[in-house]
Amino acid sequence: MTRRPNDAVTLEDVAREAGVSLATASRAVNGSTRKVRPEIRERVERAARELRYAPNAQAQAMARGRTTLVGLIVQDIEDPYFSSIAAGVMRVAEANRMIVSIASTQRRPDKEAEYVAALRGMRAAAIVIVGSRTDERAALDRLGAELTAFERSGGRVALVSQRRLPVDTVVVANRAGARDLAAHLIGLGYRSFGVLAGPRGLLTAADRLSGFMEGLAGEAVPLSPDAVVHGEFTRDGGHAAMMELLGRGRDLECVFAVNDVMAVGAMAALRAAGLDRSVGVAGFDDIVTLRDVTPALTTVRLPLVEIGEAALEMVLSEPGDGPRSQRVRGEVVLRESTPGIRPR
Amino acid sequence: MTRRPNDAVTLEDVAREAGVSLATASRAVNGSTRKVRPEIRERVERAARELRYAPNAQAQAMARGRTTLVGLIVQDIEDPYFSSIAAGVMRVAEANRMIVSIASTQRRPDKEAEYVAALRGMRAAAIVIVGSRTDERAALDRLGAELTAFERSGGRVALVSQRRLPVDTVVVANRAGARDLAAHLIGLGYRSFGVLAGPRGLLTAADRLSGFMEGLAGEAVPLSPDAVVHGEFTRDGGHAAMMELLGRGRDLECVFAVNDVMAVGAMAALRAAGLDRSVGVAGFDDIVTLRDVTPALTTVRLPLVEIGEAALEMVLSEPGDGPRSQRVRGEVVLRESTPGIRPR
DNA sequence: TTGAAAGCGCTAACAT
DNA sequence: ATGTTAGCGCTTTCAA
Repeated sequence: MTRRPNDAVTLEDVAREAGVSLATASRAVNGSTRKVRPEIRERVERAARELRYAPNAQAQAMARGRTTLVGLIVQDIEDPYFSSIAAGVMRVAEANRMIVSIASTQRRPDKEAEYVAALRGMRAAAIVIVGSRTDERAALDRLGAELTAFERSGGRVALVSQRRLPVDTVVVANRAGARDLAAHLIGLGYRSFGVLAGPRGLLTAADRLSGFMEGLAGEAVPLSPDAVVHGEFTRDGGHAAMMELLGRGRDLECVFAVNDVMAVGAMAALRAAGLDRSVGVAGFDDIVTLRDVTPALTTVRLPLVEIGEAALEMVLSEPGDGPRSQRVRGEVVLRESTPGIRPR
Repeated sequence: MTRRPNDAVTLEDVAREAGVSLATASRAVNGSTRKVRPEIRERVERAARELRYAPNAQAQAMARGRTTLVGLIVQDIEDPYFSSIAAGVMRVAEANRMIVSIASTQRRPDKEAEYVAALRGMRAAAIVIVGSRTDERAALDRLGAELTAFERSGGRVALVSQRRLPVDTVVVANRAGARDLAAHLIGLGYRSFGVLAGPRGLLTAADRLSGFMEGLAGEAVPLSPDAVVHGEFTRDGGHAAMMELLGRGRDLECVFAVNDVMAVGAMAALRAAGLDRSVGVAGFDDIVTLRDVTPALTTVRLPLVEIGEAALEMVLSEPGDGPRSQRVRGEVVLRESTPGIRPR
């Protein structure tokens, strides 16, 4: 945690070693294109190499007034949804020779603003926030204020979510995806559904729920409020919600879990109850690691890595006049977990 | 990517607003404990709040000669093995109010040294490297040299792997875990094994393979070289290796894949071949997201989050006289994927 | 207790 | 083409 500020090779050491001025050394090592005689340049480069010189990024940042740092804020890096998006962000960052700094909010909305403040202090060039989906007014306001301050100081911001704040956004078509899914499931013959709806107040979950309900309504398939159970956005949350739903003694043909991770928990619960073959299960996201569960999970595929890439690309591109948004649609993937019901 | 260096509230703005000197403002806002009159302190704090002042971390780092940044180098953040360890690192970082910057090497060993150099430039306080498991001499040497330079400039380093370099290390007992696993499988009655061995040159994989072989040898169970197939450390790698193994026409009772992700690919291949019920499958890691595959996977559980925590804790603690190491053992978990064979 | 001023390592005018 | 030097925003002696 502490470090001795002594040693650490500086540009001055390099300049001295190469027998040139500080400015020349700077130009040769970090500066713009040729303005320095090749032989000198080489001498400096050799000195730098020999001394294992690494430019002090803080000093460069101060002098240049700009950073090479990208901040990424996710809810939980251990959740494959976020780690895939993070992979996309990191890929683009690397291509642009930028460093990415990740913060995990552990699903606590108030943490987001805190991290933005920290990144603002670090003079990050850009911030990407994934999953700012709360409906807590206070947290959202504070986040908005921090983001404004960040942008005012020259930083750029992109959100991955629905549009909630006036900044660049990659909008995930959760509602449309869930709507399509509902239509497909009805096409398979299912008529009586249950929904494992994720936590209240999480907008991603809410959008998927309401999209699914719209889809059902569009085909005049009823959904009793009693058939909707809220739960954590995790495997265990899905398991618990499924148990609760089963406990309500409803006649179920198919269950929609608002994400794959919950769906897997639900499948485990159904299996334990001996119902895994009689009740269909569908999820959302198409998490890569979960593509091999059996029966294979019907879901809505989201191009998560591409979403991450798109977010950082948007934020690194020339700013638009106002906040822009880019819409990403999901694609329904039918698999064995919803074999369908023969028309009776 | 570019940013206007203008605006952005500075400490000077705060000082002016509060009508005090720069030094006083510094002491009041960021400095050590009380040395400033309460009423003044409050005035400064209020000014800071109103202006939404966020201290420039680069400037602080320069002035203080030390950073609050932790670098984390992993092979692939999308792989749950790494994202779980990352979660552990981030948890400890947050507890110590440190920022973590993640780099993904995409499994290219030469990238590691490059990232260390970058982190050295950023004057990171500490670096944690997970999965530096190559046996490429050149890459390892270059990494060692970079790490030495980093430590010389006051940084601290921890590795998660076996001891390869003279730095603090969290040693994962891959060999012992695989050995235990072999013994357990033999206890279940299996006698003819296949191994999906991961890429050549990846030491984690090599250790698990040799540990497993030791375990078999200990019980005098033979393993033909022909029954060992190398493949990528991924789901598809496991799938391909399993296909290859099946193609060799051996009589298999049980397959050990050197990690869970490969094991899942192998199970898919077996299922497609109609052999999923006749051939046992075991993995390694006990990846959380994979705990619900069916049949449930026999594996060696590794406390991944704790490993990440341990690594950062070690590196943030007072340095020892020399490189320290902390050993983490895995625990065999038998599940349905290896039902065993009745003694004949 | 508070203020003035000297750096921290580097870049970018401005001179030469 | 190269060198000199004034900052970048902050911390921290050293004086007052």
